[in-house]
Amino acid sequence: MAAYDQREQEPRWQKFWRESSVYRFDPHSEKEIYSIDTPPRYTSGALHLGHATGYPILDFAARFRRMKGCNVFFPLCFDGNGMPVETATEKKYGITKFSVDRKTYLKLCNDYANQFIETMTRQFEMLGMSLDPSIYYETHSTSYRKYTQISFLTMLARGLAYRGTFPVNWCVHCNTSLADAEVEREQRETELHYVDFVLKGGGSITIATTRPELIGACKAILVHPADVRYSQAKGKLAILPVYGNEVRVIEDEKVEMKFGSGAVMICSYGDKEDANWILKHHLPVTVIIDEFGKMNEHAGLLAGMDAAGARRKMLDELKSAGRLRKSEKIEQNVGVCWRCATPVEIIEKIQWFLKSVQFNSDVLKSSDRIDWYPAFMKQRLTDWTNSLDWDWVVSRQRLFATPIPIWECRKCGFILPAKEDDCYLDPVEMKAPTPCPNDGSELQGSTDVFDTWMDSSISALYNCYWLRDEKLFKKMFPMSMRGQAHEIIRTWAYYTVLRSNLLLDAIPWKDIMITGFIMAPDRTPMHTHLGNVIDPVPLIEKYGADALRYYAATCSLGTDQAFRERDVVHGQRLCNKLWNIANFVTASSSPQHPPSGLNPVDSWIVGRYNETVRNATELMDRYEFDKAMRVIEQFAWHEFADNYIEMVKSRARKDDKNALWVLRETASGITALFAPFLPHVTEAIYQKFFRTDASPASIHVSDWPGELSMSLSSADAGEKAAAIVNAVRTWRADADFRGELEEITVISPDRKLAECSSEIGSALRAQKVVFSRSQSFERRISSVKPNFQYIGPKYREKAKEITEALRSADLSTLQFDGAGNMLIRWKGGIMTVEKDAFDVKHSYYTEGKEAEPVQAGDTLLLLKRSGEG
RNA sequence: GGGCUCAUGGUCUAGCGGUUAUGACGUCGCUCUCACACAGCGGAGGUCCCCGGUUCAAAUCCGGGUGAGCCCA
Repeated sequence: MAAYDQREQEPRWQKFWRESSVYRFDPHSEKEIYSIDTPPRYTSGALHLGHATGYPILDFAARFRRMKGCNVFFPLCFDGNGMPVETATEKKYGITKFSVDRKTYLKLCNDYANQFIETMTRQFEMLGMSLDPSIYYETHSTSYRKYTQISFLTMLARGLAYRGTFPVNWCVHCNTSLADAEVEREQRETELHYVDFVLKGGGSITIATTRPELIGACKAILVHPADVRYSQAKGKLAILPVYGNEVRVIEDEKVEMKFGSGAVMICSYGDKEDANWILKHHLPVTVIIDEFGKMNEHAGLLAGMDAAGARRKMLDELKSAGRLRKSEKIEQNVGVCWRCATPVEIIEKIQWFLKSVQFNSDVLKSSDRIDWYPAFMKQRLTDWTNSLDWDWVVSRQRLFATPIPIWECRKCGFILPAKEDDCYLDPVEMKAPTPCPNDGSELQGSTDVFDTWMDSSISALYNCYWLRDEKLFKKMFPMSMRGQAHEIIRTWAYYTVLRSNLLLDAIPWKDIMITGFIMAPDRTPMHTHLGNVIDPVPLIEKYGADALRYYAATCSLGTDQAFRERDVVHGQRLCNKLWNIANFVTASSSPQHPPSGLNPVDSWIVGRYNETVRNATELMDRYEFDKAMRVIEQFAWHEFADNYIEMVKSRARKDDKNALWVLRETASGITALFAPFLPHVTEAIYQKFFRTDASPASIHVSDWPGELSMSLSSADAGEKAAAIVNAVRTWRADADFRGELEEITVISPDRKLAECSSEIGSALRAQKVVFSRSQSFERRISSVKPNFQYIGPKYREKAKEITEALRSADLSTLQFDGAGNMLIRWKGGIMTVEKDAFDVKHSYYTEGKEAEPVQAGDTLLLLKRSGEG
């Protein structure tokens, strides 16, 4: 029998599944729906190891529920909106948003986003994903964007969206506003400069700043109320160096006295903290940096320079004026653009916002109503929500995303929202239906687009046919489960919960399952620039998709994992093992109907199988796939194959109907238990070995295994028999005995053990297995061990004393009373120790010649070697 | 600075109040035994990160360290 060849088998079954549409969602079915809010894959083309493990974990849930009889909704979907596609397109064609016209730019981006979709669909197929192309969507299509626009118009009508001029995060490279969630933190080394400001009326104050080029926008100097160094300066006016304007020295408890000089200048705007302080102290605003990152006319002699140049120039000025006291190197956390890593500026610009801060507590309540897997990941959403103090800025000054469906009057600021019926629409291309009602001038379409999270945060609504099919929507919403990695809890999870709240006052899904990150084998994060990125495609080619999926199944939820190739190797071996098990158990034809009674060994394995089914099902229900895989594999390989099969081989060869039936039923059940994890090999096994004309077309639409209901008699005797086999195997190795055993005498009061003689003999190659309830032998006590489980609760503080007494007792003079309790000499008296408080071990000797006693649990075995002495 | 997670044989890991502390990989020995050498059987290998505390009993609970990773300020 050839080994399982995944290279030949996997593509074959992928083709079969594609052509037979086995994973199709049926909107008309009355079956219970299990719906998954699939992460739409970003259309960048490259499959990385994170995808290759994260998506299969979602697939485990999908396949499990499908086998449990659910009508599974698991859409194939892609996300093409936004800056990564723009950046890649700009790079490919050497363009910017200013260098080509809007139409051309959008066309190039759209083509770029779409060119990988076929490849990526194939990549999903290679992973054995059971995604359904019949419920396909892509976020950058007009049919999806339509609902992004409508959702915005709905919120606008309800007063949940507003336009205004507020400080926002701004990337001067990408030329757009950014939400807090799009600002990443980076450790950078920078210089902290100490600058003297002269105080009006005498004296001076030294402030510490990393951004001296912003002195022209300085609005106040803050010191801590308890800082005695500045008690004289408080309330006085300070004169800005170079510029000569006057600002007040004021107090604020949030100032860190230990940082720098303890005096901080507040500029409009140095960073987000400055913006918050300016709002708090009602300070005026002077914008000094424009949207391209250049200093403007308010910067005086720095006008026209970029921030870095302006800083050098300002430092020169301060130095020659004798105001620069010192400069020191410090480590600083800088907010940078998530896409291009340019430090973020805070500027004021008219933007669209979604009310979100005032709904923080609603988001938290929703989060409580969602079941988190693992539970501790909920904390991430809680922390993020509590940290939000700005509303979500949803407008972007970009191009390739959903256009904001409004027109505005350039003269008076009048805003005309589009009609829902007209969506999808591009207001730049479509003329406003009416002129401005105030002044009659022509309304201009908004050139801004939405933050792309505005699209993806309605995925749950879109999936449930929101506004497309009311009946289905009622039936499907909220979805059953959202699956995603933990780094986008603050974005995708947060925004989805927020928008379901704002639009429907409901939770988007019942469960959320959070996967971890795959790190490089040395536990460092994988990064292209570190050169430690692992490509999953060669792994799939070498070991097979099932093997890689096995690896995915070893990753516990929410926890970051260092990649272990040896687990993939192990996965491949498991596939081969399963293939061989099926091959063996189906070698002889087995009866169709269950036997009426099973012997102890059969009962034992069926009992263990039932237990495994029960445990695995519970674990799968809780998304604990790693644990489920563990119990299934442990049973299949080490109990069923290593023990049971070895024990019933001789019965199987003699066409024992019961053994053949149990072998087949258990093996086919095991195959089904593995099916969600290893879809290819289990399908191959099913089709070749188990499928009959009456069974379903694919194992993946067959039933999840249930327990085999039949009377299991004396399963404990079967378990004892297995223990006997293991004990003799160990003895064989210890005694270095390779020959045949002439006779095994099993001494046990358990009469049922006698029914296991064939199995014991078969597995141990013994000529004869004899059962006896008693035998003449000499028994000596070899050890006495305290039973802590009994002694502890029974004797409490005396436990130590009892233990001591048992340990120090002389084995050759032990005395027992009639009930089996031990009498020990202790501290001059006699102490009675109850028989449950200790375990006695014996050595056994047969009369005449030396016996080979082997203890298997509480069963004693006496072995006779054949031939040699 | 805060939150979360983690620290167990050479490596990775299970267990999370009483176990001879689990398994995998590696290693060593035996076996090409009629499903599988991508296998089977067995062995060796562990101060369960450190210091306190609770308890009759702690790898497991509590407190305090140390170190690592992730998220955030």
